[in-house]
Amino acid sequence: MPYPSQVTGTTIIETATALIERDGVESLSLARIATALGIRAPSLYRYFDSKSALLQAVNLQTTQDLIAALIEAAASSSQTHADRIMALAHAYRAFAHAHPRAYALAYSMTDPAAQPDPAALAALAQQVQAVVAPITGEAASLAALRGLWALVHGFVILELAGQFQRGGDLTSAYTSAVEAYVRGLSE
Amino acid sequence: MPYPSQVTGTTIIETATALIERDGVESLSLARIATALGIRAPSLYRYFDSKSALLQAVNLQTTQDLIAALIEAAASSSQTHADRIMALAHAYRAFAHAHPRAYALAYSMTDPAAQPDPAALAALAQQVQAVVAPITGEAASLAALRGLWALVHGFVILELAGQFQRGGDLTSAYTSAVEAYVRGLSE
DNA sequence: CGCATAAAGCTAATATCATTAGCCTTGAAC
DNA sequence: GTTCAAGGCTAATGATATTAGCTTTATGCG
Repeated sequence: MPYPSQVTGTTIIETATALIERDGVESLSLARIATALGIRAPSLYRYFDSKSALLQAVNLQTTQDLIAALIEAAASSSQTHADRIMALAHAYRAFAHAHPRAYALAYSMTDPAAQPDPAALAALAQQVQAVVAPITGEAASLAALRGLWALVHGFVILELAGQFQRGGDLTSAYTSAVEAYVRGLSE
Repeated sequence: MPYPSQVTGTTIIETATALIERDGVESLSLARIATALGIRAPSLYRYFDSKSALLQAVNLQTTQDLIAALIEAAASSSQTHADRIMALAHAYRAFAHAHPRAYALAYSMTDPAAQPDPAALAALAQQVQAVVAPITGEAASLAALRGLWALVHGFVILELAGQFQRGGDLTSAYTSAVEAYVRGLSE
């Protein structure tokens, strides 16, 4: 290794994620990331082909962290199937609350070039499908998974975007919504 | 009116929306909007204070169009409450499919300064709440509305973002999800 | 020990943006 | 006909992503 690097792909991703979480994506520039790392903007191109590629890597990392959180939640498995789904749903929401801007960035459509890797997404999906399948049977489980994901993601995104303006207990609204959906599924 | 204007706030919004729908927000610049209108970029500042303000106007228009579509769907009201909810849900999704990028832009968290007007959003919410209330009763209707909105929005956004990669009939998955949720609500 | 090398940083330059300042044109009102 | 303000314009600024090409330096080989 000639010339010891002051930086790695990983540290760049971490720094970028931290800046996104602190200041929002809008104000994220390569110059800012570089400054935070003690280098200059063009040096970042040694590690990523473009800003899009960097953001894609950030989103991939976010997805992997989310998967890890869900796997952990699934491990401390509760009794009934419904309980297990609820535990997953709350773990999902907790993750989004812990990393709101990173989460929103990864799952907003804006820049297709920055979307997280499809393979990682598939892994995420399978985590959940395994928990839904016992309720619906294998055949309907893909559709059931999609509905659950839609409900959970939609709630979390609308919540993070501040679209639930009219007060009320959002945690209990979330819980009831997931309960209602699961109840409706198992009928 | 000294000097007849070649352009109005409305034509700017329409042009911007069309460009967004055609090329995506990423490539939308004031210069491009201006060129499409036969004027130069700085002239746009006669009509909007900033690009953010213009995007906010675009998003407001999108929200109003969505509300109009939902009102129309509610007018051709079906028999049962569940049918009416389903009609609304399909109208919502059809709107998002007809204007995918505009819809995604209006309801992604990215730039808070560009979010549609809260008052318009409240009007949107009330449209739907009126249809949900008969099923849940007034007390639970706000939470029920939020769950339904989350489910519908989440499904549509994930779909538009291309996150449902594994094939299958998305329309029927959507229908089953809404059915399941409504079934679960009314219990 | 000295030297070549390639990696990892750098500076400088370009094109594109949003935005601002200030000028010019023109139609309407008196 | 003169005024005037709206609606357009050009020119300039500062930020941005990106590219080209230079400089530095640890390492490995002689």
